[in-house]
Amino acid sequence: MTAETHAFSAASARPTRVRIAPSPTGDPHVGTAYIGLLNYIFAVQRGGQFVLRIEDTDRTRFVPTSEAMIFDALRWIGLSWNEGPDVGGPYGPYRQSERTEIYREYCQILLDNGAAYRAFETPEELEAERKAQTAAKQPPKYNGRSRHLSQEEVDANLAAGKPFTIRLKVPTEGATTFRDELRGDITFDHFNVDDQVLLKSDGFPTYHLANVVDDHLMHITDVIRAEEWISSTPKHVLLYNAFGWELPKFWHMPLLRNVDKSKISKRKNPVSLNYYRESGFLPQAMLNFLGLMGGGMAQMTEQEIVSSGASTKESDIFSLAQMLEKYDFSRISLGGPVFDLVKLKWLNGEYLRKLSPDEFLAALRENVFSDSHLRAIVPLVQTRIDTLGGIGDMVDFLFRDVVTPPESVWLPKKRTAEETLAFAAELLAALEASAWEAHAIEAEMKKLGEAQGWSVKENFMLLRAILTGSTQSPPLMESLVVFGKARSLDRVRRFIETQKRLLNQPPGRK
RNA sequence: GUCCUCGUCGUCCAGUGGUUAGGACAUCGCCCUUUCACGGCGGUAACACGGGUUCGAAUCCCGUCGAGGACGCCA
Repeated sequence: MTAETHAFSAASARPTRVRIAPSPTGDPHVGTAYIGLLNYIFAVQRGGQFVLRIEDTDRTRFVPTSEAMIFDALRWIGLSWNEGPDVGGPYGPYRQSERTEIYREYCQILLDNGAAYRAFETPEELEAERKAQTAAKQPPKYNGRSRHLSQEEVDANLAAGKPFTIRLKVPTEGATTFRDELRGDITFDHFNVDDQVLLKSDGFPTYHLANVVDDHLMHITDVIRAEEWISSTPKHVLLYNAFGWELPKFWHMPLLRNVDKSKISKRKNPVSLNYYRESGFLPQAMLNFLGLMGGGMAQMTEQEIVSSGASTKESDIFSLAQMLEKYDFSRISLGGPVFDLVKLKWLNGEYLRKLSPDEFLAALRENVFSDSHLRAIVPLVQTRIDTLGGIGDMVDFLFRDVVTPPESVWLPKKRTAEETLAFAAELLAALEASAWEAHAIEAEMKKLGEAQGWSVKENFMLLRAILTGSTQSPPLMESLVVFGKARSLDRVRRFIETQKRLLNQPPGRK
């Protein structure tokens, strides 16, 4: 199967063009880096082009600072792109929010040729229906009522100014089959494919429409994305067909997993690249680790190891350059790999040990002991220590991988563990939504405390305990800012998850 | 509930009809060492299960079970 795959690729007349399409909804995600790396390798290996496109069509989840962080993080791990919002290119703009006119035009084509229709249900109606279906153990599905509206009814709704969406008219009969380059043919019966919303009532497209239109207009030949997209691929294929466009090849990569095998998520695993950067992981270690996920790198044979003089474990250690040379997409294994922090740390340690002392020093000065970081720490400690050496005691929490406050430290006297954890969860959400600046954080925290009936003292002390592991520390807000948002949030998440686990254990096992 | 995908040590990968099922991380033991780490040596540990096909199945086919994903006016 895989040999054929390559024959097909070679026969393709179009020059290879691939893309990643991150959504600026928060911190740069390890999954984005993973898929980005794969696309990058794919493009370079075939002398093709790698496009970065920003999919910012959901204005409710849009985070203004996110885009720059994504660029920065991807460059940090060593990726670059031929076209994108920041570098330009012949098929721009590369931000979907700047292409809304294009989507509207193409939507009109679909309306005109009968491949789509206007739907007038409100989100509330749809939600209620979904709830009822789920409760009745039925698969949630759009009932297609608007699909059967007469032209007069549609006109009347329009004249009445009713908001509407545009939905894809999926055939009621038959099935769509597409080829996944890693899995072979996959078939979906149309009965199981919903009439997807293509254009939202706010005039913005959904992923499905924007993605297909852009991939076509940007001449994307190979869509390399995560496995979670498999079940929406028939919708995409139907769209390509409705437009009469040539299909790209689809490569669905296995999903990165938490330790419990679920799709990798921030609740169970640090997923922000910022977290890894701030914690002092080296980009080459992160890249190497991602390259290990999915098995596209051929392991060195015993003979190769011997002849290269490498030690056996070095079959797991390789650079981007080596990946470009040896990575083989036909070797990818389809089981979802667990993102194992333990192995990542080992790898990072290997890279640290390989540095010369001067390089190591330089790495320290770029990260944990950078001037900017130390400068930020100065006001936290200067008035609180009487020898310079005291700095270690004062801000040790900034340099620890984990802090584990005992219950006597974090649990307020008048609170139960349950309600404290519930509050911590609220706190996490508030922090997550907050700008990372002392006054903003303080305001958010106070607002939450008032709403939940937590005194400022209880409130702040809890977070202090979680962040520093102690009831005594430099000022909380400033400490949070210096420690960084990604790491602070992760510390809170880890605290909540750990304590929840302990709580659910049978008594006596604590 | 419906559909789709996946299934080799605890974890990441080798293995494509005939192997004592291999390597790495983790773990355990020993060595090195004032300690710790690094390093070296060795050990424990897997083909989900049941049927076929075959002289012979981890490898091919079917079923079962298990895991995951999707089912949003999110991406």
